[in-house]
Amino acid sequence: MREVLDTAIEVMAEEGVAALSLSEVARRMGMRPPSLYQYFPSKMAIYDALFERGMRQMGEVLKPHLSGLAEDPRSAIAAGQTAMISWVMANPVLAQLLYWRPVPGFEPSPNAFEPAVQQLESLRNALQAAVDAGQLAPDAVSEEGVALFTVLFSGVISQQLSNEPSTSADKGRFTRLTPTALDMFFRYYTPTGGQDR
Amino acid sequence: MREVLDTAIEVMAEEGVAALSLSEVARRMGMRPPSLYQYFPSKMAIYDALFERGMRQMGEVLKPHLSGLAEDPRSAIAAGQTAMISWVMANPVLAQLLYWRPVPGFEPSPNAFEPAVQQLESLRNALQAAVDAGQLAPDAVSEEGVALFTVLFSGVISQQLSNEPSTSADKGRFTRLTPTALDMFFRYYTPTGGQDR
DNA sequence: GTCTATACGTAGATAGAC
DNA sequence: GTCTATCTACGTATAGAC
Repeated sequence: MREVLDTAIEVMAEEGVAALSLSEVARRMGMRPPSLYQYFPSKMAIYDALFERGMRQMGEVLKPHLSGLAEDPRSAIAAGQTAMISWVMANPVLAQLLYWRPVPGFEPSPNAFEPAVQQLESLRNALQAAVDAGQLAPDAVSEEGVALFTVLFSGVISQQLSNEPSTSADKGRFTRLTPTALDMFFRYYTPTGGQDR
Repeated sequence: MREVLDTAIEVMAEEGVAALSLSEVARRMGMRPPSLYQYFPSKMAIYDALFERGMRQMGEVLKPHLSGLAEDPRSAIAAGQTAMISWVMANPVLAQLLYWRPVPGFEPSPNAFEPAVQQLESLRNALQAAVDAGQLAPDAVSEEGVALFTVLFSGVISQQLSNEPSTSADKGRFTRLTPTALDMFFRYYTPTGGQDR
């Protein structure tokens, strides 16, 4: 199953995300197309497995930075976002699957989508930690604040993927704006000067 | 040609942007597929024409708001962005073509892309007007400032299109953030308190 | 677990008649 | 300008043998 998914990513990288073909995957694996049905019941199931893999990998990338939340939330958030953006540019195919809707008829199953829900929860926690540390105003964890945060990073990713898909995160015209975007967010939700205690 | 493009949009709306089929278009027009080749030399040419149409429509949407730049640039920019976002949600299919890369192998021709260049120029002019009016710091028209602005709005659009594709602009969870996003941008580039004269 | 054979459907594009 | 006929190619998926 691993090899099928790896090969599928390879094919998508060359032909386009929506142009994945099971026959081509089988060809590259030295098999016949019907054999793939031993591992996945349909093409959509492969997309779904790829979606889930992408989400899980993003989760893994984020995880090591969560521990830093206790000490300096803002730095931890920055580090986490930077790491995620790096992953995106190293895995543009999976990123397209996660951030866009490139495949007609494909919608991730609830199962594949679950890690995404957890990540949103992590984000909320992270922002809350920053609020508690006095680095952000309480509004930052409102529905609006969280949505605004996701807008910023989905914007960076979308612009980079559509305008310069084949760059590394540190060189991309848009991915390099990650720290600036973060700065903008933190300034917008600057805590009011009022005393905490 | 108009009818071909209209029908193509219809098909894409139902089957997905990447699943456009000339046969289906011909079928709906009561024609045979070869007849379409009288109007467009290939499928990619149709995508290209659609891309150009989308870009031009966006330009038209923006145009009436450019005149307001002389008086109150910030309001004009806000009105223009709001109008564009409305257009996007009313034309999600074309928007996907403009903002994402959903079609394997399709890249807009320089000709189709030209209106996009003009729009970036308009944006630059608009931001410059706001700087001149003392509503924005000069940095806002730097490469970084302009890119950051596009990131904000491509983020709103991407999040909305992938999470709630079938909503109107005034109801979308993300499109409703348009004014807030603008506010964030303007605050980030607040002119320094120094005297102008 | 992999295969052959096959059903079944689709597509984009061209040649050449009318 | 539209058609028929055709080329050429590809795809997903299933049945059933080994």
